[in-house]
Amino acid sequence: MNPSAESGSPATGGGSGGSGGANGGGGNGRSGRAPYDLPAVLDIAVAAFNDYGYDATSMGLLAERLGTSKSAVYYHVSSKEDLLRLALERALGELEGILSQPGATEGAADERLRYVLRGAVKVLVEELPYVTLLLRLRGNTELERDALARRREFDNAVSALVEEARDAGTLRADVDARTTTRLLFGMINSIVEWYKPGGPLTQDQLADDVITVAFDGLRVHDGR
Amino acid sequence: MNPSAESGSPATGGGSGGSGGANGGGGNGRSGRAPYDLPAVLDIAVAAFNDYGYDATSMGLLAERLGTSKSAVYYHVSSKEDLLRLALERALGELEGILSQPGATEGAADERLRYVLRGAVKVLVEELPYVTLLLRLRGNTELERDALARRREFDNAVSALVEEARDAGTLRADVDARTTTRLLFGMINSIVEWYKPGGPLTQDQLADDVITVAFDGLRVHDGR
DNA sequence: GCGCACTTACCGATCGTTCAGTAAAACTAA
DNA sequence: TTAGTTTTACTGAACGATCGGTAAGTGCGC
Repeated sequence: MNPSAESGSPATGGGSGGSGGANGGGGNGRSGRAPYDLPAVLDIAVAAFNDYGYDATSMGLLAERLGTSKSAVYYHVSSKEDLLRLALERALGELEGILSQPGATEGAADERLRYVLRGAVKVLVEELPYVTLLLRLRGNTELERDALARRREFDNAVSALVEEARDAGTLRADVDARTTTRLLFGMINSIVEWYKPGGPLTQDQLADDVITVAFDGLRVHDGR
Repeated sequence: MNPSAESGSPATGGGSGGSGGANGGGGNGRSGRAPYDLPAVLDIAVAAFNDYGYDATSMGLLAERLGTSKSAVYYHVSSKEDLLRLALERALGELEGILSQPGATEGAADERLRYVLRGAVKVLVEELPYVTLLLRLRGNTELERDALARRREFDNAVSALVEEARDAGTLRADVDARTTTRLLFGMINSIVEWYKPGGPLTQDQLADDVITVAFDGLRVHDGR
């Protein structure tokens, strides 16, 4: 059918995440009105997906927000789903990166847990639109199901940490680890629904609040 | 364009909520193959909306899951959006009902808060598909925005309770009430994403866990 | 024979995607 | 320097499929 369509789009391969990166050699002339590059298109696409939902965002509407035509978008990406794939890769890559950092692999279980939760908040805030998109997936397509599976693996890793900390006696044992983890992530993931970067609540303060509420609860305690 | 679309669908008005209600009472005759009635269509529609997302659920697919034709669906409801309206009315009606119960209006602030949270968990579980649909709204249409506004009002009421309890000295004051409420609802609302009724975790146990984690946190406390 | 609960057949609009063509910049060779 | 070639970044029109919704007819129990 279409002879050239499938052929690999050059930049997609690496998991590098594409944040800036070596690309272009900078020689990008950029005289007059600069043309779009893929990261710019992706940013605007993800914002639109979050505003209207992925399914409800048509390529026409997306083109409108870019100020170009539908077909111009197809110059940069091979399909609508490709935009989704690139976005999800970025979000998942950042999240998975937390688990391989020293703070997440060395030390007492409860401190590792704290480190991972703090890291999750950090990624959520710094990659807010991308993680938002990830957290709203429904699993309609193979791509979405794969992303959900990777997210579930991340959850499982944290759940294991909770269990470890509980076995070590530093976390309460009267609520099971699975439920605990889910409530924990429910709390953290909800951040994408209401947090506005640049507002009065800083990223660090937010992370502190999350850790405080999660570990010590809302109640005023006698001892402390 | 479509002349009849707007005209009020008869049943939407009252807050009756329609939980089961007078109808059928389960004694649903069902001799041979019973024809569909509106509540049955609504149940299946809401399930489909939750499976695929509202936008991604076509009327054709919905008809397929009902085992009938698209037009048959239009015999029972006037539009796709009408299905959404009926579903959201049910979820919001139940949630708002909590706030007017005695347990939510009488007594100490922290006990009223506990009552409302427990009630929210109860409604979430008992009306799981309907509340799930509500919690996933994006606000693309007027209808969705209205529903989101009502949900926000509910959140505000709870936020006021948190503030009251904090002023009374029963809740910690080092995290502000707005953030607290949002984290609280993040935790509670996440239930729709993972809770399976009929599983090992009962509704009452779930509510207990939520209250425990929210008020006392995960940490093992010295004093108690 | 009449209303209820559908059915088949279809409408215009919109969807994601493709296509042929093109202006302008960038590179190449003389 | 300049003519020729290639690459980049697009435009506008169109495609088949599918969308939400409608019109008109059909079987069937009362």
